[in-house]
Amino acid sequence: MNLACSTCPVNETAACAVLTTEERDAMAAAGRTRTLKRGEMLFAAGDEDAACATLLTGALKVSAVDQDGNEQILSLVHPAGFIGELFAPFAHHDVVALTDSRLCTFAKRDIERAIEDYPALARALLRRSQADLLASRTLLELTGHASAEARLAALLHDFAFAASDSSCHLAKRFDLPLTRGEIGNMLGLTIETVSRKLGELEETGAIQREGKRGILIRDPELLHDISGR
Amino acid sequence: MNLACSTCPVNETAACAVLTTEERDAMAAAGRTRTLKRGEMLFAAGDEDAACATLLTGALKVSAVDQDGNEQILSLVHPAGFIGELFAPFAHHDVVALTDSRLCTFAKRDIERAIEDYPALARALLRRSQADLLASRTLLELTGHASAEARLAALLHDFAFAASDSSCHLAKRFDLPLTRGEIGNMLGLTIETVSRKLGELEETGAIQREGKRGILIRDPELLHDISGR
DNA sequence: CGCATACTTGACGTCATTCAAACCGTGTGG
DNA sequence: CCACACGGTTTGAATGACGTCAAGTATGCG
Repeated sequence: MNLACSTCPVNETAACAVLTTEERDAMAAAGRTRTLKRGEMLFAAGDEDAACATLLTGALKVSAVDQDGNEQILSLVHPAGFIGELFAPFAHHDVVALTDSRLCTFAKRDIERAIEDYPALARALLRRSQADLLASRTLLELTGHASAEARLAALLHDFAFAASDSSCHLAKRFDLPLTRGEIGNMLGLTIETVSRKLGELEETGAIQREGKRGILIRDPELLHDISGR
Repeated sequence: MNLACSTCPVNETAACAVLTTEERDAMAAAGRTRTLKRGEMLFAAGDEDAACATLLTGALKVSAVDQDGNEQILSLVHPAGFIGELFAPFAHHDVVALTDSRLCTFAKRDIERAIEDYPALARALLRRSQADLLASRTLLELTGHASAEARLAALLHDFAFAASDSSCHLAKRFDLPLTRGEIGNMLGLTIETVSRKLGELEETGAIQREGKRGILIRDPELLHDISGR
C-alpha cells in the first residue's frame, strides 16, 4: 500500500515534516504503511534487516529480554516517534505494539540514502535521537535511586502530562497505556509491588483508581512531591 | 588557545573526522581547547549557554543530582566522545571530569551552524547520538532487574572490554576509572554494597583486587556468567 | 457457562540499605 | 621522623523495602 502524506496524521510533527513536498513524495515511494495489532512485533532483537518507521497512531514499546525471560521496557514510542537503529547491523531490542498501531515503514538502506540526500532529514533525526537519549536518561535517573512509590508517582505524572493536550498542564483523568506487568517491567518492579503502591497512592489521596486502567489525579502537587523531582 | 587538528589525538575517530581539512580548519577557528582537572565541572544542569565539546584525553561523567543530593551517573564519556545537548535551551545534567582531561569546546550556536553547513557533521553526530542512546539503554537494562552482583560483574566486564585495545578481547588487568561511590551512583547501589560484592566476586574467583583501584580478571567466563548477559 | 487474563491481597523471605566502627594510604605540619 | 587528619574503603549487625509464593477476585471472551 502506498503512502499519502497529505492525509498523514503526523505530517506536521514527524521527522519527514522538514522535507519539501517533492522530497517527501520521493521518500513515500520507498515506504509502506503497516498496521500492527496490540502485542504484535515490528521487529525482534537480533533481526538483521529490521525496518525503520515513523509511528502514525497507537503506541509501541522498545524492550529487552534477558536470558531468564524477564522483559525490561526501555522506551515508549508515541505518534510521530521514529523507530530504528540507523547504523547498527542488527536490532538490539524488540519493538512491540502496546495498542493497535499504524506506522510508516522504510527499509534501513532507504533511510540511510535519504539521510545522505536530504541534510534536513539528518538534522531532524539527530534532534529526535537527542530527545530519545534524554528520555532514556530520565528513566535511568528514575530507576536508579528512587523508591518504588517515587518511581510510580513519576511515571503517573509523566503519563498525565502526555495525556494532556496542553503542554503546560496535567490531564486530570487518563487511562494507563500499560498493564501492571508492563509498568513493572519499565520501572524495575514486580506486578505485586506496582499494585500495592498504586493502592497506597490512592490511600494517601494522590490518585484514585477508576476501573482497571483508569486513573484520576486527585492531588497533582502531592503526586509530584512523592515522585521527588 | 587555538586548535591544531593535525596533532589532535582523536582526529581520526571524533565526529569532526568526517570533515575536509578546510572545513575542519574553519571549525577550529571557532573552537577552543580546554583542560579540566579531576573533579572539575564542564557545565552544570540548568546552564543556559553550556558549551559542546569533543573529549580528547581523559574521562568525563554525565550525572544528575536529585533533590536529596544523591548523584546518579548517567553516562561515561571516553576520548573522541561528544558532549552537549544540541537542541535543548539549557543543560539537563552535570558534566564533570573523572580524571584530568583535555577537550575541544565550541559554543552551541557554532555547532548548530556547523551542522547546517556541513551535512556530514550532522550525520556523524547522529551516529554518535544513536550510540549514546544504545549505551544509555544498556545501562537501563542493567539497573532495571539485575542483582547487585550481576550489575557489578557487567560493569567490570564493560570496563575490561573498554580497557583492551583489541576490540574482541578483554583486558586482563585494568584500573577502575571510578571510585566505589561513583560505581554505586552508576549502578544504583551504595558504597558498602559495591565493596561487599567486589569482595564476593573475589571469593568466587572471578576477579582479584589489586590495591584500591586495580582489578585482575581471573575468570572472564565466570564474570560474564554472573553478569547474566 | 467456563476458561483465560489481569489484578489484588496477604504472609513470609531475602537482599540491599542503613548505621556504626575500624582500616588503609597519603599528604601535612610539628 | 612521627603524629595526625582526611578521603576512600572495608566490615559487621540490624532494619526494612521489595520480591516471592500462594490464594483469591474481577473482567472479558469464546
